[in-house]
Amino acid sequence: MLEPPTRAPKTTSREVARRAGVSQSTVSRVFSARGPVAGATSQRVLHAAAQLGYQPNAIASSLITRRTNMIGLVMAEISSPFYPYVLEKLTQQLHEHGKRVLLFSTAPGKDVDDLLSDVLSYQVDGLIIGNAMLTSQLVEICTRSGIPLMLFNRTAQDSQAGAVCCDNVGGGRLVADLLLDAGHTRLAYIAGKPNTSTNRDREHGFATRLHERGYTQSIREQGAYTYETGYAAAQRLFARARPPDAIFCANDITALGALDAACDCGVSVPQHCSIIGFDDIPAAAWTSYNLTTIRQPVDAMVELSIQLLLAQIATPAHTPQTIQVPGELIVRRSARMRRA
Amino acid sequence: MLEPPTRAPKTTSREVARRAGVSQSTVSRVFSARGPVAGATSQRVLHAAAQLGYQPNAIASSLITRRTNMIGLVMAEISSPFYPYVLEKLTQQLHEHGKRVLLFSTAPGKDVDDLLSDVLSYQVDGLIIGNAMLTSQLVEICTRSGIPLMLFNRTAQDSQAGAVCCDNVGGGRLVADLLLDAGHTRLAYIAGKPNTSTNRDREHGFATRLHERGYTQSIREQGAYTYETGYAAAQRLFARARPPDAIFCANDITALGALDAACDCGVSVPQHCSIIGFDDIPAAAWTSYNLTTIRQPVDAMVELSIQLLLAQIATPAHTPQTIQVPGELIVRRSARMRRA
DNA sequence: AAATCGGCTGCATACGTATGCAGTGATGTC
DNA sequence: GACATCACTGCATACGTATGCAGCCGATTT
Repeated sequence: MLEPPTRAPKTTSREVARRAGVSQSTVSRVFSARGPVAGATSQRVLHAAAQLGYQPNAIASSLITRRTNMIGLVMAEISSPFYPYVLEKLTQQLHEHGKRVLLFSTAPGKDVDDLLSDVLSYQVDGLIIGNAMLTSQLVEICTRSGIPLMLFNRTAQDSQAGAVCCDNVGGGRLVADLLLDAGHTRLAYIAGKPNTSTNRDREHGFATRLHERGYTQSIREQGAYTYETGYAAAQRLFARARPPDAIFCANDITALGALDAACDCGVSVPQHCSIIGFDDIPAAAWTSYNLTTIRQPVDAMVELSIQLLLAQIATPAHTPQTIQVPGELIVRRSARMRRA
Repeated sequence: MLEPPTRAPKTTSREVARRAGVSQSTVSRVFSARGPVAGATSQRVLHAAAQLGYQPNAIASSLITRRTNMIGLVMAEISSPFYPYVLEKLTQQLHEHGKRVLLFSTAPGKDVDDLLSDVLSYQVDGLIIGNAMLTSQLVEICTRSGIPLMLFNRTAQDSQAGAVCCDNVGGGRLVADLLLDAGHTRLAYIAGKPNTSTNRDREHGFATRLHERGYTQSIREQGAYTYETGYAAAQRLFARARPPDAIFCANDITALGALDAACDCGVSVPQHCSIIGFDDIPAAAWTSYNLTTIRQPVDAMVELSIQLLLAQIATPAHTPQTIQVPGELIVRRSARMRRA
């Protein structure tokens, strides 16, 4: 058995107290800013602390306050283009609210449950689930543990979890109207991963609106929210006897693949085929793509998520809400517009 | 003053102990797998724990073992295209080694120092700094605190910090050879952010090799590791009286901007101008770009970082190393090759 | 002048787990 | 049969901080 490694001994509040000639309680009060401390005393303590290089121990503090100020953040496929910015924004905003981020990344295909006990053992104050698969069991466990749970970009099947997401149904409807108004007649949808609420909602909004306007012939190809699957799905579409003249893609990265497939198949965009995405990732604005898309208001979604989560942490009894934020149509050049 | 929120009371090892008819020590030994426990006893404890929904409290455990199993990860500009995958990989690999990730994102322009006290207060077992600005003061504080420090994709000015990075100098030299061998005569470099070791090294390798081969006329434009700055810098280059016939960009995202600028300026690639990047981000392989680039071996770099960090944690006395990994030339179609 | 009050401080204890030490019983050895 | 050895368990304490309570003192009130 190895010796435990010899770490540099951390200075404790007790040592600071001794040096400053006060009690440990007073040091605690100075650093946690609770309770009254006389100005002179405070100065002495801070001076002694600076000399000793004292850092309050957040772990010890957490143990007794039952607050870690850590938020568990579980995401799958962080490197999928929409999420890095979400992650960055969430991290920074949470930090401004005094919360730290304990990050978990689920392996592809795995759901959150395997990680859950790890997350919970760290006594996080709350939990945000990004685009990770979750089961209803997870929600139940969190509810039982009294840990506020927040779904980002997911709708909640269970009312025990808060949720913030873009109005994906509405976004799908917007796209349906745009394409029909522009006079397109052979519409196609390239789907995202099955069993994701975003794909379900976007497709549902799109299909429903088409149906409402009497259009029932929409084609469908399966994708999986990646460039490669988008490219392949579009290739299949363009190889048809009657290729589509408009494609709605489940997200932007899929649409970028479709755009490149169009280029390689000799289909000019938007003259022969309009292509529309969803998200408005940075690459959508690049001049090679110029993708018309529905922008998710990420900043607003992040702020709402944090507000809701913090509210739940402050008053656990409060029933969590589900909030939808409308998407915004960003017109670029990959889709024909209605003749004015 | 508000009441502290009423959290669901967590079950403790003591309650499990009572229910199983053993002491708290035994419960601890069962869950931490230290010390011998009889099979039957272990079963009783696990059974009682399951009934009560017991989760060991990692915070309490950390306090006494002086090990949090958390690694602080500080990054700037997470959403810059190269880093999301790094972050994902680091998180997953660390998790497999039983370490959790406490994530910090520095605001643009700020250096790490502001976050440092936060990070340290959580008693992280080690610290990985990504593409964040750091000062030598930071290294000193970590050294004094005995916290192993690891730089990712940065070279260490100070030998007290470990570091893993791609051989950026070598990569720059590779590009210089490639462009001269292909017969280019008007070479340009679009720089990344000043004061970053990656930019310094890539530029230095490039310029040095050019000089060694007798070429001294290289042009330079300033960029900042973004699409927009790459686009603008390339525009300036193409507007010159004698525009370059080859551009080496400090990273891929800059090169994508340059490629789009070439397109918009009517410069055909690679016939009139070769463009080369660095990193090999996913978009470099997209058919719209087909970017020739130097691939950073991210997986290997991540694994090395973790190995070095864990080694330092295990034996703090050990002097940390700096490791360089060679980059790999990925030939696509954005650069002319040597006539065979 | 006595009584009241409020600001400030220290004492003691608690948070939930890990671990050194000692004690128990059982087994093996001579 | 005495003794050592071993596996197993409980007792007590420690990790570093937060906080209720009581005590102190100076200032204000009556």
